[in-house]
Amino acid sequence: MMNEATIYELLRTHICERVQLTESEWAIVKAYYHFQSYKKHQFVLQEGQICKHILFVGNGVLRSYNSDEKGHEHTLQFAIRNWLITDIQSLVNSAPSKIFIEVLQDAGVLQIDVKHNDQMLKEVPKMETYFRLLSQNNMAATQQRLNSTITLTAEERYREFILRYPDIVQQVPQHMIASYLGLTPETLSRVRKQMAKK
Amino acid sequence: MMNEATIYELLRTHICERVQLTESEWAIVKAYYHFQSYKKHQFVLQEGQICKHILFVGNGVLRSYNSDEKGHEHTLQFAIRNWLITDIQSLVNSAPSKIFIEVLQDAGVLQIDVKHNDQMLKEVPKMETYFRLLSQNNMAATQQRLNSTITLTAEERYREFILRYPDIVQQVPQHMIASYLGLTPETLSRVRKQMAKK
DNA sequence: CGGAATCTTGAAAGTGTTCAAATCAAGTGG
DNA sequence: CCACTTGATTTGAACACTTTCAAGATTCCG
Repeated sequence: MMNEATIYELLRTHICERVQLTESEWAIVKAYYHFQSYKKHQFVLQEGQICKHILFVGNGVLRSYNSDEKGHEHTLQFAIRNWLITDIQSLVNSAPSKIFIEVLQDAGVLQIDVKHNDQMLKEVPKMETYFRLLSQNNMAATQQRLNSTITLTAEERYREFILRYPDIVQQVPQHMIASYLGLTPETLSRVRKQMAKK
Repeated sequence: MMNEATIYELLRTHICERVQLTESEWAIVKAYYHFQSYKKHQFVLQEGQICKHILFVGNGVLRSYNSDEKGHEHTLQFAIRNWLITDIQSLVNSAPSKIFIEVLQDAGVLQIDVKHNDQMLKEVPKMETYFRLLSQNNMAATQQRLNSTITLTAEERYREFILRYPDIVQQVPQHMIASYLGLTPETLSRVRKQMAKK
């Protein structure tokens, strides 16, 4: 388990890699985020609820997913150290969420409330740039993922996933990775068997 | 063909639906965008070039796509009236683009240069919010599309596309829609035949 | 009109899914 | 510490969907 001060330092680094904050700006920003710990199996957000927070993960593992009419889960994102997670659609539109955010491993996070976030953006406009950059990167990554999904075979996608997110592979169950890649657990199992033979 | 003044009005509306601009702010913003017309078959951006502009489409049709090692094209986006198009990855990182942006039908656009954009964001911070909102919406849409690609059959995806983008269906060749949906042209042709029978 | 691109159609092959069952792993309570 | 329960992974066989390759029909434009 990580201590609070260390997580604040992680956040600070994360922000300052993207925009330059003065000491006093950081002091303001810091005050808006508050520490929260979550236990495995807890839900940070459930379908139907209105998402109110943006989470910055210090330690632990979270994931977001939706559940289709057949009851199949589709993993949207995993979040480990230094990742943000939220339901941006629900957050910006104050609309009922269509997704779940679940804690896979006990986690320590810094979170900020939407209202506080709006307030913070006014006080520290650089944070607007920070969030815009994050959105844009996220967008680029999502497009990349879409492209892989369309272009590559199951095995190629899994290899790409391992290369890109080696830390996540260790920490989450295989069937969730399958659901991230758009495969059935059975298929991923066979793909791995296939790969092991080489 | 649309006249310039009308396109500026479209842009103004597009911005003001998202953030409130005063007259003087709009005057500043307006001055940064300049009108450009493109002919069918022109390339606004080619693979390897560094993307310098953000385009707001007044009329005509554009699309972005990438080309894989087998020479297959994958359509990332279509853009018609009131849409923005650019290569955000290349733009923000000043990196060589991996995509093409092609004009499918003679177009009139308003475009802004990256440097001017940075300048504009400083002068009119509300535009930072505007772009952040656009990024977030775009992200949500891309995630939705990813989800459909993973979850739905070819026919379901095509139906969804028709519902969501009825205007585009009319204006672009079928094989490009196939490449947007991640299908071969043959498959889309068969899907349509199948649907016609009902 | 003629050539090029686009769309359609067919048959065979490939890739991933489904359903069912077996195996394996981890955590719980006695 | 073992037996039991529950969840996760693996395996097999049949099936469904999409692609590939090849060829023919249609449409678009110069």
